[in-house]
Amino acid sequence: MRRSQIFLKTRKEAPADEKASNAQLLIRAGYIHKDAAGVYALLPLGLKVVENIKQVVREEMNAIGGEELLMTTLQRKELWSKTERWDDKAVDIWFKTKLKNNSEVGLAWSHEEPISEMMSAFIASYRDLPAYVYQFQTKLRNEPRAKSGILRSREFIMKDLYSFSRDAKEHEAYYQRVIAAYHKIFKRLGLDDITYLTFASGEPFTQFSHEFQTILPAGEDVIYLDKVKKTAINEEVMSDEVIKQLGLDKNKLAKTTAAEVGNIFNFGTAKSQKLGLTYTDERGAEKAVALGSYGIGITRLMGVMAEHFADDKGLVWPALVAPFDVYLARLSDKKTVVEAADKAYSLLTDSGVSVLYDDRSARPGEMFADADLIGLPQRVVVSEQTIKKDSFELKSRQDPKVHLFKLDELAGALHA
RNA sequence: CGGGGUGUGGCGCAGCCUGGUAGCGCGCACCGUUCGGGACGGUGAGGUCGUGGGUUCAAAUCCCGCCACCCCGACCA
Repeated sequence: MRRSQIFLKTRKEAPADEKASNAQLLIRAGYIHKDAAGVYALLPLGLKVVENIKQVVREEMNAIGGEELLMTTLQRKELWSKTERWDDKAVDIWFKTKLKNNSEVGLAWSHEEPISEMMSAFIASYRDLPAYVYQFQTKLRNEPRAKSGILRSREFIMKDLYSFSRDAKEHEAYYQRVIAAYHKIFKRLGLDDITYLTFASGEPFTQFSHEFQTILPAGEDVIYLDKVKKTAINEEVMSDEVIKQLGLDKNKLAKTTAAEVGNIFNFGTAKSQKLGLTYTDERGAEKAVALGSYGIGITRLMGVMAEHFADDKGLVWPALVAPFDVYLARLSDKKTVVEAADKAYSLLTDSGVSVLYDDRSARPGEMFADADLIGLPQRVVVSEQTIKKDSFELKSRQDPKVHLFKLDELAGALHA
């Protein structure tokens, strides 16, 4: 994509109405646009990052038998009344509205109830189980206070996976597979060394739920972590008794702030019973389906990564989620330079490298500053200098060293 | 929802205390000089001063209401 064509404009100064570094960086670099408190639009670059994160999550969900679908945003009141979760006293973050005929509908803050009820239309026999479905959907939550940029917003994208199992044993086995899949996801995103499986409140269904907490100064959770055992306890359930129960040593736990990037819940069969989600077993007996729900906040993850993968010059995306592989900076308008840069652009593009080609007539300093701010993994420079050497300059965003390559070596060097 | 702060061209800000024809920087457009880490000079466009009311000859400025945004707290499935 050429810089002269893409819908992108960076800013030198941070917006006054943002303090969170994720929002400052993402707005300055042209990834997101703030529309209201806790309401952000994804610009072309931001959308690419979100799609890249989704793809990693999608691959790991598919690998454990998940099937992708898409639920609706409008939800029926009666459905949520069945589980006593329509009332604002039970769920205080509802956005609610009315149809023209005056009947009430809710805007999706979760899809646990709708998806469970929908599945009851498809699950009748033990032969229909287990079933694993997931989606990437926009959640709307009327947060009393949105904050920390896109770490806590009123409208955000979440991956939610739901498991429907025959019994507790089958459920537990899948639950463990999801934990393993989540570890894989955070490893691929480069966050595994700072992301901990965390014991948190499982009320009212089980004693514990599990969260994946990423160590982050801007996070809003407090956890106590054991670095060796890669396990943590959320402050909300922290006690001597719990430490003992989990086989941890109080003296080895470090108190840290963290951001919740994933969570998994065991609902047991209580919700299934209320929603009529039952099946007939091998002996003809009616049984309630065992339910589990597994979330990953996709846009929050983007915010966490923006905070974590950054330096004083801007973003430093891991290759897997970066909106492009390479920032190609053309430092001059001279014909020879333009021709060489155009050639590099098509060669790289043809070899499968995605390139953001800065073909503007801007000064070098501005291009370098933009390249650093936007944070693509690699930068290629074409200038009169590089042409004199009959080569192209390659530099990693994380490394100040530059390397010279011939055109035919460039694609290979980037793939390496 | 409690406490604190802030709303002035697209962005960042000054002006407000002490009322008197709205200013600076960035960005934008054009001209010239520049050209390897956000250049320089010149010209120009662009503003219901968040909003509603009040005081006054006169309100960005003083008073009252409301709205929005940020931070702290409460909340956070």
